[in-house]
Amino acid sequence: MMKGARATNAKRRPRSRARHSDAETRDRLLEAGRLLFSEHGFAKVSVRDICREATANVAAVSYHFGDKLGLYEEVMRGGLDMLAAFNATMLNAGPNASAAERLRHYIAKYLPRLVKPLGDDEWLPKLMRHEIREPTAAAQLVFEHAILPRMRFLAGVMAELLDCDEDDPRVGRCVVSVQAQCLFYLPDAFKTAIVPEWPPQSDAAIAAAVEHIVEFSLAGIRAIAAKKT
Amino acid sequence: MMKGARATNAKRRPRSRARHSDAETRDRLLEAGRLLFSEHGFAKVSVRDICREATANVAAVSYHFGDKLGLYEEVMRGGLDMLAAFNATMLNAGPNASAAERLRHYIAKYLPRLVKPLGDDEWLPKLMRHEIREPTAAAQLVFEHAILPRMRFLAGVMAELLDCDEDDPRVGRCVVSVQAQCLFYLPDAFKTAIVPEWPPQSDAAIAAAVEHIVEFSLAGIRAIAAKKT
DNA sequence: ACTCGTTTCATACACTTGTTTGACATCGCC
DNA sequence: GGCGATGTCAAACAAGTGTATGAAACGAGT
Repeated sequence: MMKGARATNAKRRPRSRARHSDAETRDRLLEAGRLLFSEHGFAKVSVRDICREATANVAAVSYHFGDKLGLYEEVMRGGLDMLAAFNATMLNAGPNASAAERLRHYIAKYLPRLVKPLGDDEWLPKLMRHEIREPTAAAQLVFEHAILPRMRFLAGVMAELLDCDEDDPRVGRCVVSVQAQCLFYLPDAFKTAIVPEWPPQSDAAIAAAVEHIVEFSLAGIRAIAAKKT
Repeated sequence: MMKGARATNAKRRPRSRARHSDAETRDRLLEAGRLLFSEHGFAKVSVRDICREATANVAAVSYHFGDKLGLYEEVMRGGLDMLAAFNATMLNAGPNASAAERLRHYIAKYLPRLVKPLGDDEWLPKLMRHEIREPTAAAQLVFEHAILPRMRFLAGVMAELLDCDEDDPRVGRCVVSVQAQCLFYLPDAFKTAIVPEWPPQSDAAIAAAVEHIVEFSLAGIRAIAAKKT
């Protein structure tokens, strides 16, 4: 009767540490959740799958996290700071970079990240992609930590290139134009089912795509800037 | 014992027509399938949902179509020719239209179609959007009848604007750049969960988006054409 | 040693899923 | 009228889902 209260109870681990030689059940569940949720998404993973992977009892999820969604949110929360590191390298082109250079740097870092298959340890990006395709309650976290910083970064670049304020409507549309071109290269069940060689995998093809998007977009932005409206 | 054979049996309706005053069960199932599949997608609709909507027995789907997927494919097949009509108006800008005019016409027709909510009778486009998000075996049909003609059309436009052959690698990349910008305006569970006002709904905003994509893309294409590679 | 709070366990609950079964109804046709 | 093919029906099946239960095991504190 005190089990379900575990999730809502504030103080829960005051003592009794390291009784097992291996990791505690709670940690094993989190690790199994990271692995399976990132691989198949929230809906397609059952509580029993997770408990089997974690060699834990089916009731363990309910006991330690309240319910399946509680475990999922805990998994997602546990890795949001990893995003800051990557965003930092992608959004920082160096101290004296011009707006055009910052845009090129962004695309050159972002596109390979989208195209190249993710490693087994990169569970957080995998999880985010599932979240984008079928959002759960955790979608807000993904947006705030991953999407919003990039949008702000691009908005700054665009405002400089357009020589206008950041809330000029043209800024948002240019951000969309660049972001949309990049995201089209994200592997996608439909596209790869139809065109198996999508997205291009070779480094040469990826580099060509980067170069294309940069040239295409810079020219587009200049044209929009010239329109003045 | 002859029931399941219904799906694989070639000749199935040689006689016994119009015994009911209302539509036959088979047709009611197809209509319910159109309605529910287009609204919620294949996976999220149960056989019982369909049979309740069609006021038919749960066994009716198995009897008439073999299984749930058989009904789904029959539903999809029954409307693929509707696509030809819309593609015709979207891909035909008039006899003497220049390449730039054809591109503008395409975007101006396509984007509102993506943004504006679909009517209750437009079940086929709804169904296609579900198919794109989580493809089933019918994805190939969607691609051939809906996507491929548009890609070919855009490739022709690009080849003319770039003044090159259609299998020039720049053609494909420009097609992607234009198509990606348009598709970003497709309503999306994640985007609307995060930015409720996405995509823009007012006619003015849509017109501005169309204008933006046209200007942005034409300038981009010109820049790519100038690069010669 | 004996509690007592914490954790694990096998098991059960209540529900949904797609599909099948065998009895029953209905019709055209000889 | 009776035959046989064609549909329809309530009910059941087998497998899955998330979650709850109550009894055990366990380790630390007194």
